[in-house]
Amino acid sequence: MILSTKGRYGLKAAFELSKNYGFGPVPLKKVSEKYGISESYLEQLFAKLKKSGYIDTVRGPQGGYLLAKPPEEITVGMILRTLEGEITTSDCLSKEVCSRESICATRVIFEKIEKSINDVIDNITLADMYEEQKNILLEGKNEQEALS
Amino acid sequence: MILSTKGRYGLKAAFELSKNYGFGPVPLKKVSEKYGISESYLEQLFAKLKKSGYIDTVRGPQGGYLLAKPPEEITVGMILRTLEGEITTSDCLSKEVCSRESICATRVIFEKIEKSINDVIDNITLADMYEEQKNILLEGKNEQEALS
DNA sequence: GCAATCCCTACTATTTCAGTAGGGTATACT
DNA sequence: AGTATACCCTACTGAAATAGTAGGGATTGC
Repeated sequence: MILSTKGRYGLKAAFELSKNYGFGPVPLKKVSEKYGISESYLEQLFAKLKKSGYIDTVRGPQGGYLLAKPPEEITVGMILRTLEGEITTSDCLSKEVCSRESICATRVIFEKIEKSINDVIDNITLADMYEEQKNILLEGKNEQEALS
Repeated sequence: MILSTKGRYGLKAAFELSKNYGFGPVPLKKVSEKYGISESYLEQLFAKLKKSGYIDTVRGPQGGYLLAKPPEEITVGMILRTLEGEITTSDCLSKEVCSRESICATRVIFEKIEKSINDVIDNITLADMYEEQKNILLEGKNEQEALS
């Protein structure tokens, strides 16, 4: 599996916050219950996202988590990299350990794989996800459930 | 890291065999020394590739490993999947555990990531890698080293 | 003041990774 | 027939990552 639960849960949770963007903070409990994710585990994921500046928090009653920027400015890549680390395929791409880099045919393959992933995740924002979900649901004629 | 040493070593090793395609078997020791990979570890990777039908073996002196098919017929995806397992991003894509599949926005993202990876690895053969390496080296005017 | 909420650190069981170890079997060559 | 070369196979292992759990502490709205 390319992505661990960190990235998968984290993206779902971030998307949840983006749906509530402009309507105040969402408490952790609500998100964890909705997606069936352990509260404490999700808390750790949110802590990382906060540290990276993608979400803010409000403490006390009526508090919770909220996006620190509009959904248009947060990409899937930002979320996944924060939680999963840099998306790499091989040491020799990031570090200078490959002594024969000019002739390494596998290196080219690894670069292509990395590039294809990064092209996807860096060009989809949370706002795009929302739009896409709306479209899917309009087709399915199930808008009620879709935007819940 | 998306790929473990299994996939990375395995692809390098398979490429090595492809360069020798038509010239008889290559002993394990030669490959492991050339790439600095543990002999016993590489042996286990070759065992999997053999089980999948991508390589053959010849025992005894002058024996070794060789591709079971022409390099044109072996894709990077075949090698990587054999060694790393299916390239997936999320449970809900392969199994039927996602109860709300029609409305899951993250599911769409995961599908796109998977597709982009599979598009790359399923459309590059070992023969393509060889061609690419030749081109790189012609540009670098270092053909001698390149095809070694 | 108290309940709801986030904050922070430490612990843990399980699995995967990246090998190591050590024997066994087939076969080309002499 | 013997021997060295090579593949074959299984089991073991230290280290790290995964996917949480546990439990207390600090804010703050009401």
